[in-house]
Amino acid sequence: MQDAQQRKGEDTRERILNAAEAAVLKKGFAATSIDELIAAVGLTKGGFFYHFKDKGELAKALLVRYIERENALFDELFGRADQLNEDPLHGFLVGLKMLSELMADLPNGHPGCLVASFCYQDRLFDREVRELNTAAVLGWRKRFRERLDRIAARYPPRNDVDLDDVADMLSVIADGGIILSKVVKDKDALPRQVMLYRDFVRGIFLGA
Amino acid sequence: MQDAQQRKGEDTRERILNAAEAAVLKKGFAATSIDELIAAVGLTKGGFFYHFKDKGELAKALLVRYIERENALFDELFGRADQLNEDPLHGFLVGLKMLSELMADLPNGHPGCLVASFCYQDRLFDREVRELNTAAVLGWRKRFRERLDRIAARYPPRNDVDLDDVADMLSVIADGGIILSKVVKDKDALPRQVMLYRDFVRGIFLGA
DNA sequence: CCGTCAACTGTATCCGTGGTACAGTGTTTT
DNA sequence: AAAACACTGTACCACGGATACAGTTGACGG
Repeated sequence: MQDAQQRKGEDTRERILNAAEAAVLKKGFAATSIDELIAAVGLTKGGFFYHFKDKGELAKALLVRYIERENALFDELFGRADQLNEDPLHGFLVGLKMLSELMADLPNGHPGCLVASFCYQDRLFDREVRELNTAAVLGWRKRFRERLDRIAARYPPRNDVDLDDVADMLSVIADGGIILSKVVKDKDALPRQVMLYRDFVRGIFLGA
Repeated sequence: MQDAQQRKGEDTRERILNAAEAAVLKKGFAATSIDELIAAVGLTKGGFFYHFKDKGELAKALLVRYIERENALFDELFGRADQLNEDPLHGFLVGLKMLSELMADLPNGHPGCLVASFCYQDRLFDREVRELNTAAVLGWRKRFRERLDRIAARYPPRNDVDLDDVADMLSVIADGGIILSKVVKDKDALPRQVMLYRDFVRGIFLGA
């Protein structure tokens, strides 16, 4: 196989995706022109369409890559927190602290969530993209619900809370916190909201 | 003055704004064409530009109207909750319950938040529109912070929480909850998140 | 009943750009 | 040398934003 060529192709594709993701999060998908992307990457229109058969394919590729990265991040981060801590509750709390710190360390604040961006423009996309979006959020629910179940087995929670809702709340805080941070131009607002969520979770299981 | 004519003009303007708001929340601002708006309202292009000198003015009018309505809603809702309850904490908790129920009663779920939509497309707009957006969120912070201060005067809160953050959290939960509801296609997810926020607030002041 | 003003319609027109198609080219690998 | 990949270059169209402006309708005020 043509290693060097393929690597170059993959690299170009990645650079298109990088430019596209940044532009989409600032202006939305419809307002992101192919012209500006190829100008940023140094490519011709034909080159773009060699990688993506149309703009819809670009949208799909953007979202797939974004979701994979988020999942990898959660795997890595909460996996590390688990290793540091045997207790599931404290492992989760440590993970949330790390998540908050990770967000605080972004020099220009969080760039934005593609799931949220696509949600507010979902009529631009086909069924497949919308289903990808739905599946991603349901995946996060499942992921964190499993953690919460493990915690609940050891720390009986207040019986009036639905753990699916608590699991969803992390996505809610993240998406809402990103919007808050962007709109009020305070990059630390997001990590502080994550810490509030952490307080809430602690309160549910420790009754504090 | 020509009452009937002016009323007709205002009515047309409102209908343009209604059509535009619905379209913007589904497809984004850039993808919302003037052609589709005038088709929906039954107008010609000349008629549109009679009301708005360009598309930017439409954006501004949309956001101004949206923010005014939200503020009016909060005034009405929490004002009513205050009248029913002398205690500031219970007044707030009743207001949050009412907010949750109001959202649950929307037959097709929440249509979306323009502030969030504009946030994810803010490079399309001029400084004025972006500042309107920022001011709106800061206004909500101030509004709820004042309530929280009144509550804190009677119920000493846990000393490790910042009340600005708790005030912001309502916007966060609302925006994040709307996205959650839309993406997972469960209109009740949003009101349930609002109830979780209510639990959190209760816990802060009552230590439950 | 006349004049005026608001609220349009209708028509024409310009320009930029998103999106598509496809033939050809250079470079690398086998 | 041929095949495969990663493009370039060019040509093209439809659509949408924006402008301009003359004409029309209907309500109102004097």
